[in-house]
Amino acid sequence: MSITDKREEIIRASLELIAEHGFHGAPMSMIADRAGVAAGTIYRYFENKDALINDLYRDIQEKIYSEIAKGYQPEKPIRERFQYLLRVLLRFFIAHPSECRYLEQFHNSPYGAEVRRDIILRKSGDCFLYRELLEEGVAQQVIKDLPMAILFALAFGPLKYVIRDHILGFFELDEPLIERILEASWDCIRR
Amino acid sequence: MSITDKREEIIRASLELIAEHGFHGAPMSMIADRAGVAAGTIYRYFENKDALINDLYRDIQEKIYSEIAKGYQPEKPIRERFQYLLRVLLRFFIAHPSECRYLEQFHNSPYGAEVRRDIILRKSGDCFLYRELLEEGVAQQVIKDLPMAILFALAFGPLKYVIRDHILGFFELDEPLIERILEASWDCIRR
Amino acid sequence: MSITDKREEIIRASLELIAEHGFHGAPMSMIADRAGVAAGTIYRYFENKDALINDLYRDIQEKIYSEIAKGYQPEKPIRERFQYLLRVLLRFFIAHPSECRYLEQFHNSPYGAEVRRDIILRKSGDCFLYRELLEEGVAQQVIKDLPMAILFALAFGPLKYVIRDHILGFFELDEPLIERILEASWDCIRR
Amino acid sequence: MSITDKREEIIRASLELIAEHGFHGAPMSMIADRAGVAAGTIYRYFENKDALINDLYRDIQEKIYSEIAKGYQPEKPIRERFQYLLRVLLRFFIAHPSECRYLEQFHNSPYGAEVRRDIILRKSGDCFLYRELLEEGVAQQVIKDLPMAILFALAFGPLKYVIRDHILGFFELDEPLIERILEASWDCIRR
DNA sequence: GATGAATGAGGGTTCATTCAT
DNA sequence: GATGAATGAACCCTCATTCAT
Repeated sequence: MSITDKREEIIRASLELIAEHGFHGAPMSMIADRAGVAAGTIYRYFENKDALINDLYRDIQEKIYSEIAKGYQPEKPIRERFQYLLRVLLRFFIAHPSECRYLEQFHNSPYGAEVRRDIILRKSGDCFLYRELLEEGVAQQVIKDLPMAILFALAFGPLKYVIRDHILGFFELDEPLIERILEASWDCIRR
Repeated sequence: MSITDKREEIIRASLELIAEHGFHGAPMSMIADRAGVAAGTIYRYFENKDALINDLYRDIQEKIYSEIAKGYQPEKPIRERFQYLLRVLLRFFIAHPSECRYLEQFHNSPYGAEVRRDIILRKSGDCFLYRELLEEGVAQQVIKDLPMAILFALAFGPLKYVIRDHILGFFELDEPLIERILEASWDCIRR
Repeated sequence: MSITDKREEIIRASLELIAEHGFHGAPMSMIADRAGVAAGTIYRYFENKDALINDLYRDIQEKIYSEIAKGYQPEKPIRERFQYLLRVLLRFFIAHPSECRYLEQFHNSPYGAEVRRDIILRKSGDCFLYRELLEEGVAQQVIKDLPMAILFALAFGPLKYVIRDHILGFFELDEPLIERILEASWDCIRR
Repeated sequence: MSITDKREEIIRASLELIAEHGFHGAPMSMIADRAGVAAGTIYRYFENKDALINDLYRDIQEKIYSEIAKGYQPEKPIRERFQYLLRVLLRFFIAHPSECRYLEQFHNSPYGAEVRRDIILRKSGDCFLYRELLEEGVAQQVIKDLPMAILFALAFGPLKYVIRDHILGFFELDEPLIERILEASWDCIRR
């Protein structure tokens, strides 16, 4: 197993276990077992559990951004761009349920609160694309004129909820259903 | 202190501490301290920590239902009833941030997943009112014809997101803003 | 076993084990075993290992002071008082070898360095009696006129060395020998 | 880097780090870093950490002996020879504080106890010069007629104490002060 | 010979739970 | 019924040592 593989295995194991059992339900020893390494090995790649948790978060964020970047077309109308973004997110989380559950755990924890605050206060570049799009929509008077934080909630609240229930196995998401959800999300923020 | 008071104090202490620090950030000893009882005493009222957590959840649910019941008017139009429900929820969580944060912690944990499954599968009476309302709306063709679980997500997703950010202090919710959020939520599910 | 007894047992076990094996050769688990308590119990009486170590130091210091206080006669000549002090110390350490070895471990560690600095800089009341006596002797011109810290070294250096070797079993200290050592120590500082 | 250099670097790094942080505050990895070698490399030169610690002790002892040998004049009177020895020791430790602190750490540990026993029991040639001198002084009736181990304590106790406090920065040692300390040490053992 | 990633036993500490008082 | 001291399994993390490269 190469060095990169080992880090990758630890990341993967952490992702799965934390997604499934939460931060405190996934001891380092369990992560080590699942990754096929010794407990001490994790500490060669991550300073401590906190660092592992934060690094994993960054990893996922980057994957999502790169996914979005593949087909984002800034010249398209607001609505199309909005639906493109949500479509990518939905598909990503459907394809990567562990990543989704992990983000949920993360956001719902002291770690996440800080990150969210930075995003809201624009200290972090995360979510820049989303904000830019919404601001443009407000300026063009196609999106409701509400505080940005509220618009985020209206835009992404339904999606988050839908994905969680899908991952919990409450229903299946096929393409027509996805499109209708995107439509509804747009209804939520459009003028 | 009467027996009931003691149980009440334990509930209150758990609520506050778990809301603030999460399940694993609120040891039984800390709860006991805050409640003004001995650690062992908790176990006379609750079988163990899990039972305490679940009981607390039921308590909050009941408080919310009783709040809703106060002014719910089944004869009003779907839209008005929907906005009434959301308004009560919003106000309740604004007035009771600890309860709100607790529910979030709860739903975002192994405890919550089970509860949610029961609701969706109609094994639990919880959320019956919401479902009834949405089903009636679908039948009357004023609400989008989507699977019930999806409608739940569309209807409550924005609200959940909004409340969390409000409690985290990202913005203030005044009455006009609340009304606009209710309006947007309705836009999300209406035909 | 009473509460006091338990604390006492932990103190005793720590004393013996640290005296024998040093700070890092005496794990908390070993201390717990020797004290006849569970590992967690130690933390009811001491915040952590550091606190235990420091508390134990204070305990010993107090025992020594109370021993000295029993027969100290401020009106006696410098020389007699000096020899009284050293005699008490010698006898105490002969009777309590673990305490002696513990103090040695303590002084020879980050813990001790700080304590010693405070004593030298007069921030701590520890050793006040010793200093007072030496200062008086210098004023009366019966003790060499040297910086206080040097006088401490000349006065107590032989004693420390002697005790350590006695405890290591290199020789026996009987009363005549003790008196000759006191005499030599006095020779070291007297004019 | 030659083989000898590598060993030298490891020795130097160990010396500094152990002097500063103690045995358990100087992990092998830290020593390796400081020495500019890989952790595993240390084990080519030293069987294990214990061996390294003991070898380092021997190294320092040899340095001191060679320093003494430079100017020792066996034909001089006892007193002059004694003061010469102490003067060399004092100057050596003032010039080499790490070596001094290391020896202190060493003597104050399971390692040191064994070494000291061997010296006292004459199993080790270490300190032979000191002993010879003291024995000669006793025979000539210029030094107190006490057991050898006691004389060692009287002779070197003040010096050890003085040096430690000097290294801890409690005072400065200039030449006149050194001479007065040597004088006092002599007072301590002389008839 | 040299490397340094990997190991895993063992360290200090926490905390849900029990039970004698 | 209430207490809270005691328990001990389990947690996160360190580090002396090994061994494939």
